[in-house]
Amino acid sequence: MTTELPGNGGFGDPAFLPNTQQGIRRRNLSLVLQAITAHGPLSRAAVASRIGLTRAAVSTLVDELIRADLLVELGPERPGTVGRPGSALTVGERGPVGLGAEIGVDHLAVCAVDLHGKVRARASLASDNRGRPPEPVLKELARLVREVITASRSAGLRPAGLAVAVPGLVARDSHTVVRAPNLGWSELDLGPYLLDGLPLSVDNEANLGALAELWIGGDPAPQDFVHVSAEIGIGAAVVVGGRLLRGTHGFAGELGHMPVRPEGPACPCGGRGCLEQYAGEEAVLRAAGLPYGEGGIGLLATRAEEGDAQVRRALRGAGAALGIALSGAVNLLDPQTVVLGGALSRLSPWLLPSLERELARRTADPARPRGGTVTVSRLGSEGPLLGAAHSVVRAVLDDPASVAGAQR
Amino acid sequence: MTTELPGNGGFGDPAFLPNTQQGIRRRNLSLVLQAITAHGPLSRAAVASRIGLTRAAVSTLVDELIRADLLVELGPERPGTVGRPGSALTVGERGPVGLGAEIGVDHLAVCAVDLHGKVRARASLASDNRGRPPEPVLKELARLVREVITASRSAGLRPAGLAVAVPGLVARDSHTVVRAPNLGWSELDLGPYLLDGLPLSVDNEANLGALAELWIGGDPAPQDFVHVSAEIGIGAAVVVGGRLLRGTHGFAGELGHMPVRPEGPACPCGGRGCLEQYAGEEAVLRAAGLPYGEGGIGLLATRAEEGDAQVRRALRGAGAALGIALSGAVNLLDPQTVVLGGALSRLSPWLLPSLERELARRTADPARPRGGTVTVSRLGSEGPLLGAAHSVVRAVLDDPASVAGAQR
DNA sequence: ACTAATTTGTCAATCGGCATGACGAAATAG
DNA sequence: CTATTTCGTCATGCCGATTGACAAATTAGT
Repeated sequence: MTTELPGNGGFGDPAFLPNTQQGIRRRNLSLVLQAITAHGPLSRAAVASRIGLTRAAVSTLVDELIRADLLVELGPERPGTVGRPGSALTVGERGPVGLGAEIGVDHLAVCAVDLHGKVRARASLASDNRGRPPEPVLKELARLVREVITASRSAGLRPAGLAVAVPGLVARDSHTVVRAPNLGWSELDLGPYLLDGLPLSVDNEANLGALAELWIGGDPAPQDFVHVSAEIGIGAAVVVGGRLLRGTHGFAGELGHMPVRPEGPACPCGGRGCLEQYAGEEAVLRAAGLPYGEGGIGLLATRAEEGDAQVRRALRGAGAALGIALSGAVNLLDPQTVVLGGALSRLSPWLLPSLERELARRTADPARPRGGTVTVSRLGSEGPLLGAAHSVVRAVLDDPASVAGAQR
Repeated sequence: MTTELPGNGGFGDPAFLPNTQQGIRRRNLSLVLQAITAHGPLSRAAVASRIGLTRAAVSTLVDELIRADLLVELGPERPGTVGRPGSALTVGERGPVGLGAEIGVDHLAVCAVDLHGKVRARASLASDNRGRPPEPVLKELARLVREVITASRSAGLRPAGLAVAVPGLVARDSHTVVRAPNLGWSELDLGPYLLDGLPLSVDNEANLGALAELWIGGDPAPQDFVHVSAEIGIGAAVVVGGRLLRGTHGFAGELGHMPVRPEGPACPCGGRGCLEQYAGEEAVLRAAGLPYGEGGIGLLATRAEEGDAQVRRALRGAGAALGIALSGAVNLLDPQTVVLGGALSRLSPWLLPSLERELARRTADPARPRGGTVTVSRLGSEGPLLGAAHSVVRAVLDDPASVAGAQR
């Protein structure tokens, strides 16, 4: 039995810390650490004014974080201004790392990310996991995890937890995959395979991809956006105020069944003319005249890059349907931006024009001049893996005391 | 110049309190007060275990709140269990009240609500404000406000702030109405008319109606819902995790331009076949064979109640369109419930059946068994006014120290 | 009825942790 | 070279939560 990741370990609200003396201390440790990770190297004085504490108080907090290998002193800053220069602090390169793992339909991958957000170790393996029984897959994954753990340890890093991205539905706050249609798995508890004494969390890959966008996607990273990916169905993760919206039952983000043409073809969901009927993988492949089956999206991208007119036309149509569906989401949520992530980022050259046209047309209320921008993720298909690793890093940032205590 | 309402005065995030000693104290005062308002009369011990502090600490906090007239001691609780019975605490009836005001197209209203959530004083005035110049309207409103203030004062209550609900767009964190089409107002600062030394806030009536639903709408009140009203256009306020989603530009909640039939009639917004073309006031009146103009929705309700077949058919059609549009929102957000508020609650008997049918049909994914419920607001057209008053009450609950200091 | 057990509210003492004010150190400005 | 500014640290103080004990008020058990 292992403890769950503390704080915002990728799941739900940050742990409720009571306003007791220890709680305050822990929160202040977190504030100091987060200020420094978010806003580059900072002096103690700069941190103090930023989080509203005194320099003296910050000094003791910093001391504690340095002792825990979470911060390092870089030495005096470039002067530039009057007064004694501060001593720059930054997150250590020798502290904890977050482990992220991804179970894809055609590959397995594991990586370790430090507090800087840098990938410090990685391992991956191509393997067709469609319909394969879970046991051998998870044993291979466990092997990769151990590989990355030993690599990290020999570099002086301490793995602080493992988060796994899965192409399917995951029960909240559990290690159980409820349903992963592309893998053919259901009701599977990953705990027994991956719990090596490390805190474990399991989450949907679209969610983790969106969180990656939130944490490392841009500079500055948007805090309110709709992240569209097309891993299973057409998923749209909604991030509001820097928090992922998961929904009451954990099913939020289903864009695939947005009504696009209410009298259109029937959809397995029970509705008619859902987006999935126009922009789903199967529908697009059919419109492109390509076979449905292995490597669908990759094939689409290759053909489109080669200049195949029918494929490009199919993608334009999918983009228009996406634009219609997204206009509803944009009008409802007024996000800062819409991000095309995952495999969609590779298809974006052909999707974007029609998508943006439809979206702009339908969100052009003159009284509500929105910035209506659509951006393409830099992370691409790496998003879920990086998001998983970063979710562990965030847990450390949210409660540094927990790992500091574990180390001592 | 007056200070803005502190904390979550109806706007944005609660004020950032640094984790300094005073900040902690203020947060703890708020925690105690909120625990007691939210969960009925509680003993000090019950509060302590609920918020994670010790009984001794809670005792001093309670003393302070009692001195500030925010809490009163009810005396010993009914025993029922072993051990010494606690002394029940509840919010006082003699403390601060929140003032809410509403500027409707055909009336003005003001009320005072105490920490219990009870309306303690009210005043209203029928007046057709469509296209009337703002000055006389606001002078009348100011008179009503003064009336309610004196009534409150003579009952031993201290008004702690005034919030105004307006049928239009309001600039964030300001007193300025950007655009109120039904009134014919634009770029109007309400501050000069209503600032009597009381903290003032101004907000859109649909937002305040949704917040009312969140704060006093049910037992227990839902924390994640979509609140649909039809005051101006078709507004859908989204509440996520107990917080109103306002959007990057403050324009969130536009449901009227959800695509219902992408090839349908052109909409002034630039799109085609938007919900407003099927369920907007004008469209429904036309389908019902009624004139567009004064008292539209009221007329619809009356005729429907009388059994007018064409009106009922029109409402069924509008309900179906609403259901289609809402299915998109429900699939995207996975809310606990959809609430029909404002004028829609009166029309609900004829809207609901077709609405629920379309909504259920399109959110019936067997892998995602949602509770997909639609409820009708109990508050009806009172929502915005009560929400306004409650937003002031919430500001007090969020930072009791502010009013306690003001009183001393 | 009496005792034991349990829970509450309060008090005095303690302690954790931030604030305060002063200091030396390290830079710039003149 | 001095005055000024800012930084980091230290000793001290103080606020406020914790601790432990106690009387009070109830139930449970004999």
